[in-house]
Amino acid sequence: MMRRDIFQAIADPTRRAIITLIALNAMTPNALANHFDMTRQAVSKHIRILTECQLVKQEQAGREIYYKLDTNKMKELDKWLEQFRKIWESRFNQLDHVLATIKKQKK
Amino acid sequence: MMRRDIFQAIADPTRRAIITLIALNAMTPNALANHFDMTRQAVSKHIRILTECQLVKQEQAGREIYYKLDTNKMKELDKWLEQFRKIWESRFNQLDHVLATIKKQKK
DNA sequence: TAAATTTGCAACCTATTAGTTTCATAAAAA
DNA sequence: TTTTTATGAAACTAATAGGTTGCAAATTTA
Repeated sequence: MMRRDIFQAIADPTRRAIITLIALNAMTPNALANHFDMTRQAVSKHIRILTECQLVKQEQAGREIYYKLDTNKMKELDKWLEQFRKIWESRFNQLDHVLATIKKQKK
Repeated sequence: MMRRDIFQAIADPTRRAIITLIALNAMTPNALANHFDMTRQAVSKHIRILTECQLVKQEQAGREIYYKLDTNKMKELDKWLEQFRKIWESRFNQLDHVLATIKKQKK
């Protein structure tokens, strides 16, 4: 089976919606499927992909399975963004500096 | 043409590599293609996708075109992550609180 | 001017994706 | 026990993604 990563997982809008839905409260596949205009099986396939890259954790309760977001994996995305955050923050500082210089000249 | 978004753009590992390469210094398609085991045209297609969702900006210099990352669009990803960052930070605080309580009980 | 270089675009091919329907299994309810 | 409910998995399909080759246009160099 294809090796999935978190970047591929969040590329799909349905999966992003699922992630948001189960971020705070665990939900069953059936409950999740009610939120989308597709079959429960299609939603289940998305859950499978999210599980494969460890973005969700599950808890069995009788015949029901509750899925919930595992925020640990989300941190990987944050980590990747870190390198660019440095860049845009330094640029903002540069702009800030430019604005301050202009202000100074106007005085 | 398909409407692309940043999530789809960063799903591909080659595009993530391109983003990292042009984050600090602008590069031409030819120069970029040297870094990958694929044709220049394939790299160009990736650049096109990054351009479509405004992740890169370009600057023409004669017959050469220099592409560079536009960090503004990257902030959208950061914004989306924000909601989850709150969750994992609050959990860390909870754990922090638990540890503090255990420490207290040991005394 | 002629040749070489840089680039984007179109046509094409194959693998993957995201949905569907159908089915099997396990647990709960009647 | 029988029926209903919740779930995952398999087989199939249409659309999309990501690569290729070939080409045309514009700029630079010889």
